[in-house]
Amino acid sequence: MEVGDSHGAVVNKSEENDFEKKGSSDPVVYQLVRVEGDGTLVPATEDDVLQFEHFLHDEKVDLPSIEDVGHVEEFFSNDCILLKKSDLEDGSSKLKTIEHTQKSGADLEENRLQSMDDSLSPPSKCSVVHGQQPDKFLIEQGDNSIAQQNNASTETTKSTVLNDSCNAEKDKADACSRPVDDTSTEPSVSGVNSSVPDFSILQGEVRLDDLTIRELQEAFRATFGRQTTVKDKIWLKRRITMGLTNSCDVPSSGCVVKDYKIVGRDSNKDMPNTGEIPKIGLQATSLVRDQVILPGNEGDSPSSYYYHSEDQQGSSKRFKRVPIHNDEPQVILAEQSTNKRTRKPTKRYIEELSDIETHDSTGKLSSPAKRTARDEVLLKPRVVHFHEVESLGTTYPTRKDTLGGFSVHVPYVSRTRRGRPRKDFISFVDKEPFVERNGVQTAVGMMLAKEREEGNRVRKASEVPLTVNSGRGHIEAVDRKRVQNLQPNVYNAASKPKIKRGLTRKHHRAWTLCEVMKLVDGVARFGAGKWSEIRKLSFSSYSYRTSVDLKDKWRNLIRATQTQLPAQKDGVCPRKINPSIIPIPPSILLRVKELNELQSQGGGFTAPVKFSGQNSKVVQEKGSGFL
DNA sequence: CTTAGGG
DNA sequence: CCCTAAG
Repeated sequence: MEVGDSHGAVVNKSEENDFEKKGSSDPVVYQLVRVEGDGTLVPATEDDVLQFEHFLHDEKVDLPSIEDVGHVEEFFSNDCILLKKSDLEDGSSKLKTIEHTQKSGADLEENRLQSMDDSLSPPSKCSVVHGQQPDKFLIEQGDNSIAQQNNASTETTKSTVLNDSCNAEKDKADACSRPVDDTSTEPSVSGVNSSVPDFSILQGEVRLDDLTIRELQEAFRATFGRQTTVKDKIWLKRRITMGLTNSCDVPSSGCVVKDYKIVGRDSNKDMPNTGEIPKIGLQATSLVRDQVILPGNEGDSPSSYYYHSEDQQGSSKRFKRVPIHNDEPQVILAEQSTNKRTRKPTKRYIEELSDIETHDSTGKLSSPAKRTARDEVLLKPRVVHFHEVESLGTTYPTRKDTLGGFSVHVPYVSRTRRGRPRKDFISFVDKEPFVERNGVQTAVGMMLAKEREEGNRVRKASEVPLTVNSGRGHIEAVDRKRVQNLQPNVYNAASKPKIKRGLTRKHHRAWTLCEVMKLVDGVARFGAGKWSEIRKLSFSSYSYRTSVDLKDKWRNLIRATQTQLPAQKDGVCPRKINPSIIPIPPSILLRVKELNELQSQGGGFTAPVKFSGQNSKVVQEKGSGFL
């Protein structure tokens, strides 16, 4: 592919890593973008996607584990190529394809990488190395890119210019050494290198700042029992400190660890790029969120952040499937992300939202006819929902976090657990609807929100038979029937029946006048008892009204007819009616009564009662309401 | 699944 | 609304 000034191709690919067979998979979706000559990022064309498609496949296949964490896109400055690390891995051929226009640099590096890799470890995953300071870089399997980038932020490595380097080769190199703050993916250590921990090093007081990289590495090995080739002092120090203190709250430098505790820290150590981190973080955030065009040049660093950010998300998800390295990246990422950057909803989340709607339509409502109408309604809420979540999003889908406050990620969690009910899940799912509701209070919003909630409900029904307590104290329930069915098998396994019992309650929805009219209309047309029919034809847009609901409502209407109407006739209103509760207009009530009497007498003949004589007025109303 | 009815 | 029983 051409990597010229005109345009660089970029691959940042969108793919779903469904590594975990179960729901816990957390696909990271990268947006394919390309870098224009001016450095801006624009959405990739289909062609671009196609060109790199095979890489994606490769990635799925060859990425076993933690290497994923290292999937940091290489950012080649202005004329750049952005590739996911994995794309470069083990693929000198791929590299060539991509970089042939920059052969001089690329090939050299490539070769060097190869050799270095070979010496390091078998499944070496190579990547671009800084061309200027080879010795400052190390190649590790998988995570080298990260390591390199972190190197950049070390004192030892001259952190490079972001933009001023315009020649291709240099750019490439710079891309690697571009300063990266801690929030970006931490360098991972090749945990495969099993070396015997030498804890002797760790005896007594350890003043990490005084150690050389070599010593730090040694200390690292002593701490974690495996070797690292990371040369980023800061990272090493932090990591070691964390390891020794078993704490995540470790400054990047200036730590003195004594007896496995942080004794003191000097603040004079500098964190080169700390200052600009927040800003960059923000940019990255907005970038990711809006998929906006990125100011290329000045955006050099933001760009890399952008990708790091994405990667970070991916990494966090991937942790689960990386048993070995549980300690480092995981902890760190979580910590850092929390501190410095709010996590945006993953695309996966969005996709799942739409999935929900799909499930809703297909799963619960058997007739395709109804979805059309409702889907239109659902579409908007979907968007709204997303934004809401987005604005709130900050928490990680850990249960505790969610419990604490944000519920944004709750649905996310629930989805990841698709098919695996968990009892305590209920408690923190609680607030989800609340959040949503708060977000959508607009006129249309209410209706839409309802629809959406319904969607959630149905969704849950189809996956996890758990309930949700809405913010208003209402409870969303799974489809009863499903619950019943599931109880013996799936549900039983993971959760207690009692839980299901009390909590599995459908969110209460007051019947609107409109609904009532439709119901009446439906009864008039199809007859009482044809609830299914009525639901299908008259309530296609109200997915949350089941035939049972209709039946119940009708029953209540009948009762109302028998009580309320007479009362009114008496001129005595039994009790002041809550203003918020809109009394059913007598006209409708009357009609209900008539219909009821009519049909009950008529011997339940189903023939549509088209001749509701006096009700003409109401009849027309329903007619209009119906369509 | 759909209805009916009791809770 | 929920739960069940019965077509």
